Amino acid sequence: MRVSNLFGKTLRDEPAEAEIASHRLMLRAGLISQVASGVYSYLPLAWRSLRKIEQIIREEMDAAGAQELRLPVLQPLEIWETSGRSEVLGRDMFRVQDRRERPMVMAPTHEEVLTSHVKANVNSYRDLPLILYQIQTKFRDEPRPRGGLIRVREFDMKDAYSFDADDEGLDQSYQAMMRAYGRIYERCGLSTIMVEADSGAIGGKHSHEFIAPASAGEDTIVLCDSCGYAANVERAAFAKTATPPEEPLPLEEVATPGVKTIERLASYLDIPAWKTIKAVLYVADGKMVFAAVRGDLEVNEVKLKNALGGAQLRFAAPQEVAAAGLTVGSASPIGADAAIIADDSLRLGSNFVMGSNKDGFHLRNANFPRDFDADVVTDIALVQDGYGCRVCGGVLSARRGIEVGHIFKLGTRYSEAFDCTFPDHADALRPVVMGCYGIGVGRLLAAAVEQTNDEAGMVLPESIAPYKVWLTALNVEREDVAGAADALYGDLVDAGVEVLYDDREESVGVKFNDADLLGLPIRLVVSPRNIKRDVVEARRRTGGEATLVPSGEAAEYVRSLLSVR
RNA sequence: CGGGGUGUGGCGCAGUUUGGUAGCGCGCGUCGUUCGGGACGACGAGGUCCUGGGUUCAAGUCCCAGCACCCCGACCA
Repeated sequence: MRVSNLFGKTLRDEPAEAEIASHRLMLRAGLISQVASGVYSYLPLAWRSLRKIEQIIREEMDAAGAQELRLPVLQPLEIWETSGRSEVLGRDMFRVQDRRERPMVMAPTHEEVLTSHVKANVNSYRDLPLILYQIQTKFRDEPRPRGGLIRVREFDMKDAYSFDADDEGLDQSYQAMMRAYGRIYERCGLSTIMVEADSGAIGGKHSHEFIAPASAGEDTIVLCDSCGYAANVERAAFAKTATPPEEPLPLEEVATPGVKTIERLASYLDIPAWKTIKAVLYVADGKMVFAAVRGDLEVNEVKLKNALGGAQLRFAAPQEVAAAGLTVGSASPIGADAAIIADDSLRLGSNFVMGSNKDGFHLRNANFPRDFDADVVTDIALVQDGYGCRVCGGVLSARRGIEVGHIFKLGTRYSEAFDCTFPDHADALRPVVMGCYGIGVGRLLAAAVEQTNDEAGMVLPESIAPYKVWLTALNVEREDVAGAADALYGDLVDAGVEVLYDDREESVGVKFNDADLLGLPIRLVVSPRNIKRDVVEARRRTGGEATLVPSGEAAEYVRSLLSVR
């Protein structure tokens, strides 16, 4: 491709709306163009990269024994009501009506349709196991799209679904997908960390995310420095420090005028935060929820939500708090008209200070469960950087990253909803055991740009760069230059090398800067200076010295530099 | 949905305070001079100033309503 013909211009100025590197660079280099919030067109350069990523995914999925198929975006709302997810997904789902006013949706994921097909096509244990996948557009009306391709409302996703006869089969399918994911990211030149994750709206009991470490990422994960434990903070378990044992003392009231926060309470009474109980008040499905954690910890809303069985959570409004008989700033679980969810850290201490439901007073020497009961006692605390590892006692450190893949053990949630069963060896009807596995293709590209860019521009990995070589001709208006560059371009094309030929009559600075901006792995320079010596100059985008190669050997030399041809 | 911000040629912005009918840089076109890290000169094209309503002799500017987009939070590949 000649740059003079390429659709998509580079921009000199930084696009104003872009904050993060991948968004800025992809706009500046002419890869993408915005259509609406969270909706982008992929221009030719981006589309080439995306197709390469898709191809790598396809090869690894096929190698893992998965079969590609294609499911529709447009689906009747009905099947989403069958699974109960019409309500779960709510306004995240784009809804449309057909001409007969039949309610339809633009699919945000495909468990429902595929399970219904599997029901019709799997009649025996002999038809299992099965892994099916597609690479296709998903629609999710995200509350807040952000960061260019990081979070969008229309995006391409590879989604795979496994169907097994039992949990052991699911384990094997899950492992196979896990390994395939590792290879996919490696081949794409992306560094990722697999972490334990919460399964969210997709459901299921067990899931892992693949996180590409990057400061622009939306996710926070913790890693153990000694045993390798890795988890999303939404899910991460950690060692809660035990506090010095004490003899339980009688409950008593203590005056705390104007004290509304744990920080103030601790300093007012001159006690450590871990001697207090923190109350955070939420409303879930119209019911008041009293979340209690030890004062030195924070509430993890995802864990709390799971403890409540997946209800929608929001902070309680002051009027609601009052209506439940609670006092803001000094809320007490004793006598509260609320579901009380206690973090298990409350069992690790004694003689706590907590609210009294009386403004200006707290209770001293509160002991759990002596003085109050909880509806649920579980882990609802949020991990923090530096906390201890629950597995080995090492130190957990926090990192930001981009979720580029997520795999789930679904179990029988969907197969039961769709009555997707099969007769086993003993002729007993059993629901198929499912797993599902997703990779966001555009997000993967954005993550790769986030991980590899420098001040001059993108430095895309060779395997997913839109072209391998940027051939630049300086002073193309000179016949000798144009002739030599055209000839080399022809040689490269004949040798099967993907090359972008910058044949524009632009100044050197413009041409070199554009080459750096797009950041193709190899840059070749044909110029009057090089022609005089009958050489071509070759240089890698990742740095190092330029090499002067005899013109006749240039195409072959370039091929030798490429690891993927 | 809550909070913050921005809408002016393709891109980046000024002009809004104090109303008088739109300007700069880049880019674009033609010609000439340049030519190894975003060159220079000359001439030129290109704008419903987000939308609707209002005030006014007159609105990019003031008032009202709405919309879009970005950023921070609650959600996800």
